[in-house]
Amino acid sequence: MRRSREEVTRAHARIVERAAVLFRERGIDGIGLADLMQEAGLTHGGFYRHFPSKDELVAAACAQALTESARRMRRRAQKDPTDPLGAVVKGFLSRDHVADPGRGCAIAALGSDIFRCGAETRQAFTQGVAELIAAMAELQQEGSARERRERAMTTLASMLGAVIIARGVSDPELRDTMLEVMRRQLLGRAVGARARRTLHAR
Amino acid sequence: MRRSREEVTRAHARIVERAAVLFRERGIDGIGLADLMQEAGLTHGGFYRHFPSKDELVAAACAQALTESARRMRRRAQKDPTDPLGAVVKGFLSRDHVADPGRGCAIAALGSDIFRCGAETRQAFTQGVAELIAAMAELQQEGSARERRERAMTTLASMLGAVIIARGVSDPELRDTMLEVMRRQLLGRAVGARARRTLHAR
DNA sequence: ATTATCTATAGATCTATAGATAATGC
DNA sequence: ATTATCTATAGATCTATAGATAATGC
Repeated sequence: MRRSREEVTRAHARIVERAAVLFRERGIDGIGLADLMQEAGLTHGGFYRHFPSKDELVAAACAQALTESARRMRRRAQKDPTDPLGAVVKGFLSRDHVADPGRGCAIAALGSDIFRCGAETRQAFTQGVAELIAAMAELQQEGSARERRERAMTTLASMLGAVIIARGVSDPELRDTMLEVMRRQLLGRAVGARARRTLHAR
Repeated sequence: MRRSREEVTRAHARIVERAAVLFRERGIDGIGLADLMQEAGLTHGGFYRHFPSKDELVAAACAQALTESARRMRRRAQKDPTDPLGAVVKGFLSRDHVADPGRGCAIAALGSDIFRCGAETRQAFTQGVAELIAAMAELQQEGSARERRERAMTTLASMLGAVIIARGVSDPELRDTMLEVMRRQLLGRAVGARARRTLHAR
């Protein structure tokens, strides 16, 4: 039953990857280790060769999901060099994102459970949030480094709140309005002070 | 063992009240019916005379917590008639709120788990969010009813995202910065267009 | 007579561990 | 020889139900 070193590494990666998706979809308490290991193509007994506890896996899965989010943000921004921030905001505040928590932002999918998690997970979360803020700050066009970082923080938090509300409500109209209104607010700001003044002058 | 009608009503209210606090503190899956009923001063066997399932209690507790939040908002606003919106924003984005999920906003404490809940809970959540938006809209000073409602939605979502991030991160500095930056952004807006133009002109 | 609550328990989880197995890697 | 995985299970949950009990309210 023993596997080669390479296979072990792949199995480990597969566990984290599946966990990152399944925790976001079903919640941390919503998927057990037996089902999770089965999804990774193993039996549950083998889990503890890879992680000392479920908590450790939660931390690893959080770190992975958040790093992946930062990477996706940068990828989206590069694909639209004329309006990188707009592309990221539109992607985040899209119906597709709301409909697919498993591959979306981990803060939106797990955010309100993080404060109940252990130290390892909260640290992974903190690190991941910092990465996301940094990725968002790179998209800001105007202002000092500090101003860009602060705008990144408020933009991230705003998008996050909008997705959580949009995802939770059962009324599709309220959901779409939430997304659209937030998109308008953030993109209105994104076009810069000059364009905004022009808009207001109409 | 049977109780008078009045006592039954009080027991029911106590169950919902304790659930509303405990779900926010420990998460919906973080407290079992046995412990919950004990906290309400009953044994777990009696639960099913009050609710057909745990899910139904979750819905009732959500509704209660959100209605209570809307009420608290209105109370806070009335206490500071010169700057009602400012008072609400400062209260929401305070360290006290971040430190006390059990008595705070239910969207912040349970938001990212709601989309995994049953139809009853999601409906209660939707209704509660609508109440909160309405309460926030009352605080907006300028614009049409529609503009006030839309500003209420973005303000609520922004505060929410900030509290979830602030509560999750283990770095106290990042937590405080998140709260402060968002407070400044929302209160900057709250002073109205005239004051903002003045600020920019400096 | 009705019914809110209690005690007790069924049945289904879930995390974690123990010991067996068999392939890798020294 | 080591160790990644497997099967099997311990022990602790958790939701929900069954039947007994005793006080209310007709």
